[in-house]
This record gives sequence, structure tokens and C-alpha cells, in this order.
Amino acid sequence: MAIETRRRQIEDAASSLFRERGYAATSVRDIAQRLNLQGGSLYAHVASKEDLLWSIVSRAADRFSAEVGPVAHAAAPAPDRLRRMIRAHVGVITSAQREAVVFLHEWRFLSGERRSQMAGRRDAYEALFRAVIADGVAAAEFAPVDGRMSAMVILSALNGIASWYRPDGELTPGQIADQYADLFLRSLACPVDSPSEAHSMTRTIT
Amino acid sequence: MAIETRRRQIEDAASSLFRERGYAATSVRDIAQRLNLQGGSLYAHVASKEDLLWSIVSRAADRFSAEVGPVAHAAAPAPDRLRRMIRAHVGVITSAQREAVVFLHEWRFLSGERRSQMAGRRDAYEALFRAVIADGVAAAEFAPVDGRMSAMVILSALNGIASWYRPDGELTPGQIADQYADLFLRSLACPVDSPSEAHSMTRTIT
DNA sequence: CCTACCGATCGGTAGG
DNA sequence: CCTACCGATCGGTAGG
Repeated sequence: MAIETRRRQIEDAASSLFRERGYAATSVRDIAQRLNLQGGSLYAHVASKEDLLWSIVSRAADRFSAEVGPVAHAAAPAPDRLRRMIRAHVGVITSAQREAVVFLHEWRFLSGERRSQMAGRRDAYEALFRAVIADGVAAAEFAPVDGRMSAMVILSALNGIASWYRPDGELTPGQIADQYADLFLRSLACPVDSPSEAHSMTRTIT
Repeated sequence: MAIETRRRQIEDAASSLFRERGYAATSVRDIAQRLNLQGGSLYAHVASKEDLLWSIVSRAADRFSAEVGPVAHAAAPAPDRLRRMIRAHVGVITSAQREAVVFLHEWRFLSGERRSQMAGRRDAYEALFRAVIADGVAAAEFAPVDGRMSAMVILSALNGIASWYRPDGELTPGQIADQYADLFLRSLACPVDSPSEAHSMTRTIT
């Protein structure tokens, strides 16, 4: 138990540093220093620097899957499911912000199979959002939008929250999530042709 | 002129590498190797590695300002201006993708005053979007949304394009821009209360 | 633009 | 968990 705690302390220090400086610009001695250890001492608990990154990133991925997955497969109308998925995703970002930022920005420093495995998990996660949107379109709960693009818009915007969210800010995570959900559900539910009618003929030109 | 060309070749090679591996994980010898040079030879054209990053990042920032700034201040209804700003922003991302990605992800490796200067320019740029939204709300062209949050949603989503856009993809930059503009203008123009009516009472709880 | 080099730092290990 | 160390690589420079 004490060993497990120490490992987690190391991972937490690494999360902070990877977030602040990036994985490549953080040395194992930087991490050790935060825990008042010598550089080499880390290797009593950790096999490699990349191992630390892997622990942080894969645990963050687990959290997203665990929180959002069940909601995505719930028996409910697509708009309700999407709103709850947005809430869950924002919940993970705001409650584990350090790890979320590292997950979002530093996973590409994984090598070989770990990297491609994580790429696969990200694809599968995005597919959850594409599926809800497709369901909503099929049920005429959403306008006939491009599900792939809509999913990218939503996820890009949600992940952006990790870059500006401050726990002591004005809005609670729930308020942020609901405002984002309002915004996206509005654009998915409203008639497609209304706002861009005047420009629809220029679409293929620019 | 030949000297200016060589410098640009170096910056281009650096852009590619900074985008692929990140600034911190790219060595000056990596850059030199792409141009069949020895590591030390770079310093005939470049004062430092960070100098290269600065050239790339500040030129990208110039491009965004030059393309989007004038449109933001044009005399036109807010929805039209916002659409044109989105087109211009997407245009820069898709026509200078390498530099845009480096600008978006690596600017924080600048040190001292350069870093804070770039942070200031980013703030000013975001303010352009906040201002158009505020104008639209004031003119009742948009529903009374939170301009700061809406601007962040739009910019996060637009910048996400830099991560998935492929020049040989199905959609042209103009089509992508117009689909994004449609989506956001819909959510800004549609009545605020409709999609989340059933959930509005839970907003402050979660 | 190259050769040859500088001191510093890197991730990681041996032995205790 | 520390001391002491490994070879490799880092950004950058001197002198030509």
C-alpha cells in the first residue's frame, strides 16, 4: 500500500510537470526533485519515463470511457444522451484536469504499440459521439447534419475547456457543461437552412 | 536573396519537425539533417533554436491577424462578419497548416517576453470574436449568449481543424468553413430556451 | 558551411 | 533510497 502510494505521488508530480512543461521538456530529475528524491531513485518505483506517461494517459482514457461510455449506450432520446455525455466529459476534464491535459496533449510521445493503442481508443471514443448524433438524425431529433464533423466540433470545443478551466472560476463544471450542451443541441435541433441561406450558393466556391 | 531563401528553408524544415515531434523533442541536428547540413552550420543563419520557433510562430500570428482583423472590423451585420472571420481563420489553418499547428501547440516554449507578447496577441485575437458576438447580441441578431464562452467554443473548434485537416480530403477549406459557420450561426441565432428547457432547472445543481 | 570541440544535461544502471 | 557513474545527446561556439 505504501508502495502504491509512492508510485501515485510520483505520477502526480509527473502529471503536474508534463502539463506545465510538456513530456519532452520534463526530465526525470525534475520529477524526482518535486518529491525531494535523487534522480536515480525514481527507478525503484518506475521502469522508465515513458512508463509514467503511459500510466497517466491510460488512466485518463479509462476515466473518459468509464464516465461517458455507459451514458452513450443508455436507453434515452439522442438529445438527452448527448447532453449527459457532454456533462460526463466535462466532469472528467474538470475533476482531473492535470491528467486530462496530459492525455490530450502528450499521448503522442508514447512509442510503438502504446501509441497506436491509444490512437485506437481515441477513435472509439469519438465514435461514441458520432453514433449518438447519427441516432438523433435517424430519429429526426436532429437536423440532417454531418455526424463526423459535428462530433469533431463538439469534442474539440469540449477538450478546449481543459486549457482555460480554473476551479475557482465563476462557472461550475455543471454550468459550463450545460451551456455547451445548450449551444450544440440548439445547432443540431434547429433547421439547417435558416442562418446560411444567403450564403449557401457560395459554399463550393471559396 | 539567396540568404533569405536559405533561412526560409531552415524555417520550413523546422516547422515540419516541430509539428511532427514538438519543439522540445526536436534537436538542431534533426533540422540540419533535413537540409543535409551539419548541426553547427545552422548557426550561420540562425541565432538560436528558439529564434526559429519565434520566426515561425510570429509569422503565423501575423497571418491570422492580417486575414481576420480587417473582416472583424468591416461594416456589415455581425452574422456576416462572423462567417467571414470563420472563413478567413480556416483559410489560414488550411493554407499554412504546419505553421498553424506549431503556432497553436508550441508557442508556450517561447521564453520570457516573447512568450508573454504572444499570449497578449492571442488574447487580442480572441477579443475580435468576442466583439462580433457582442455586437450581434446588441443588435438582436444573436440570442443573448455568453460572448466569452461562445468565442472560446468557436475558436477551440476551428483550431481543432488543424489537427485533422488533410489537403486531399473530401471537403474543401471553403466547405469546411461554411459548415462550421452554419453550425455556430444556427446556435447563435436560434432561441436560447428551446432545446434545454427540460433541463434548465438542473443547471446550477450538477 | 565544415571540423572539432565545449560544458551541461539527458535517461538509466550498479551496488549498496 | 543514495552515491556514483555510464554513454549519448543536447544547444551552441571557435576557427577556418
